[in-house]
Amino acid sequence: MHSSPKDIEQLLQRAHHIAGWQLGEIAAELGIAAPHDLRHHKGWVGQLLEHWLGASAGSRPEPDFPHLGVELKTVPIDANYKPIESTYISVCPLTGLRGLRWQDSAVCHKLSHVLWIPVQGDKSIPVAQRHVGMPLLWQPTADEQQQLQRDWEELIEQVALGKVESITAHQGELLQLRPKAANRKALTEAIGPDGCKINTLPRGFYLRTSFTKLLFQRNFS
DNA sequence: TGTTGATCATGC
DNA sequence: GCATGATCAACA
Repeated sequence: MHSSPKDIEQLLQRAHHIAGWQLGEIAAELGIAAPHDLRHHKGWVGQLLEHWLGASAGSRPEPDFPHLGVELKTVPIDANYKPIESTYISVCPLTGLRGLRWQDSAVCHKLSHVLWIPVQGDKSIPVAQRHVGMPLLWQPTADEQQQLQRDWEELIEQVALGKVESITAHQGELLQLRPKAANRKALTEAIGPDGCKINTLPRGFYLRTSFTKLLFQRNFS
């Protein structure tokens, strides 16, 4: 399966097909090797499943399945099916924020329709032997949508007011804003406290682990 | 032991 | 550097 799925049904079918498989089996089907650990291959699992499911390659700011409007997210889980990491959503724009509305934001678009695929994340299990879980096609409820919008607006407002460097990951109920960079030296332009331009670490929006935990609890138990 | 801030790989 | 895919690892 490398071609783009023709509809959501086919996408779900492919996802269900590999539920219960080990990552090494999928890798073998695709003719690629599994790394021994993810320390130097942090995005490997996500990219493996992208390939298998036929997601469009590339690093464009688009959904993984543009024609379906569906975003793919793989989530590491523990033995109880609980997510053990936060989920990266998108970069946060740090300039040109005037008039930017939630409805037009990347976060809103990406989270409007998500295919979640849980994968065992216990570091004691060799990567190739980790099992893929049941897929979950999700759309935020009205309540979730509202809370996401509140978080986003609160964070974006502070960025627009030049307070990006005083935002911590403690802020936000569902979303959080955290560094998203190659390292401490990768800087980008932002608005400073006095309204002048400053250089700061690029930031990204993440979904809290506590939220995906609830999400999986609701749907897998 | 859960979270936050930092980091790794890749393509362009 | 930016955007994709994320997980690591130090600290509270």
